[in-house]
Amino acid sequence: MGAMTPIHGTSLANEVFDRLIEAITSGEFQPGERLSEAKLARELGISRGPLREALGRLEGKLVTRTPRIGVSVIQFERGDLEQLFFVREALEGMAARLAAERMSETQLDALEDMLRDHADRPGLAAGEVYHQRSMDDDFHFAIVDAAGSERIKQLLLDEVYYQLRIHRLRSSTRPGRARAALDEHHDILKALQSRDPDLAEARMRAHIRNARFSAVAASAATEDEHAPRRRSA
Amino acid sequence: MGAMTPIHGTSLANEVFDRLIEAITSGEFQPGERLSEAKLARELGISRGPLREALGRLEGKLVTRTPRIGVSVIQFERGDLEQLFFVREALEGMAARLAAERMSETQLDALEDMLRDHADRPGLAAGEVYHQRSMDDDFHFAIVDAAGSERIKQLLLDEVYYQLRIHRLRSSTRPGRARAALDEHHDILKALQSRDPDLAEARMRAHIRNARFSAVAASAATEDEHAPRRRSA
DNA sequence: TAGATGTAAATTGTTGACAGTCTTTGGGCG
DNA sequence: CGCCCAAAGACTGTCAACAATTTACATCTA
Repeated sequence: MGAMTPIHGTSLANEVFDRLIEAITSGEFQPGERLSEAKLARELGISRGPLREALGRLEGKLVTRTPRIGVSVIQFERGDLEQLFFVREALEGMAARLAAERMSETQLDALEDMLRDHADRPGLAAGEVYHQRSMDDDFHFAIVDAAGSERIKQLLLDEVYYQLRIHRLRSSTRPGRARAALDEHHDILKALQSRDPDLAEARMRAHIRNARFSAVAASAATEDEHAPRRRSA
Repeated sequence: MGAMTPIHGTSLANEVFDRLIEAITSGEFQPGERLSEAKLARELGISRGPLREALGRLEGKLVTRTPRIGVSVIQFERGDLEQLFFVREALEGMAARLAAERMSETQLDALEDMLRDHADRPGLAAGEVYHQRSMDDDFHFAIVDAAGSERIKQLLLDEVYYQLRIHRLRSSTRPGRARAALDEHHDILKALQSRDPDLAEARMRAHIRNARFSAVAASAATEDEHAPRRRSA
């Protein structure tokens, strides 16, 4: 898996695979919702064979499969979000380390331009977190990509980012976080520019730890909001 | 272990899935060997449907799928082994960190007993690396398990250990490595016993780095030894 | 009325068959 | 003698149908 063009192996299964990812991560299907194979196949206009294959490939990542019951959109338990960030911290930390060693000057310049662009963007103070999200994603993905490890990149995409996107749909980011994140991004960039693997990894991990604290807090807040068993207020 | 009994949902696809993993990681199928769906299905006595689903779930992990060609056992390129160890270092390092914080005293004692048992085992000097392998695996798995993160455990199993097992089939460990590994295991145990997350992670990562050096060297050696052409007659 | 029970609809797991594409083998030609 | 081309064979991708199991509902009983 090198530099060859990943031609669209437009098999019907691949197409519906991508489409299901988009549908689930965009919130079209609610977490925990059961997906009927027959109905889905009918809606997509295909047979159950390719759909079944696509669902099998999504198993454990975005859907859960119970033997004689069926598939349902993945549902997060308490603590799952934290675990997700542990994996992210480990992998992206390693990616930052590798990037500090192997990143090209061109890539470093592009990253610097990106951050300058992000700083000029309005709405860092409070709202507009939607854009901030994609900005944050761009920054992180650029580093992961520059690390040059196809394996780490694919692992993060398949096992972390998709699920993270679902989480973000249900809990909004804290207002002050965007500004802090941008500062931390600058610190990471400086470490990369100085070609210091230890520092780059340490700062990336600290950054993701902070993101974890923020995300867990936000999740707990929305969790109380969504499941108000006790009549407070 | 977990609370509820995880009743084995013996679907045919699951069964053949496990069986394929065993067959590939045990060397029954050579890396790069093309697997004919029809022939495999006939040999296994099942239809192509479940087999296809199992193969799809193995895609990217143990087999590669080319759109109109078929599936073949995964084949490692130059540098793949190194990348595998990068992922392992990141994830097991995090696991050691979590284990240092969350491991129970009972688990620590069990780990100590295991190491004492390993030291008493003969054949650490040169041969008997087969047993050493499983010993090494036991130690690492015990820590990963004690970390309490199901996600990290599953990721290591699915994405790292299986492929690592294939690699070990083709290149033998260096003779002196077993002894050094045992010493490093002891260092890791001490860090865990002192409940020092930073130290535990650092030592685990150093240990895996050393294993990477050894493995890459051994792989390069056997690569020269084997035919440079990847032709399977 | 509440609970248990048996039947029917719906859904998943599995199978065999069909169409399109790639590989291979054999023959013809330069 | 080597190269190119064509037809046959084999294989993957896809589909519709069958069997076994689960779920829901209606009925019966205490």
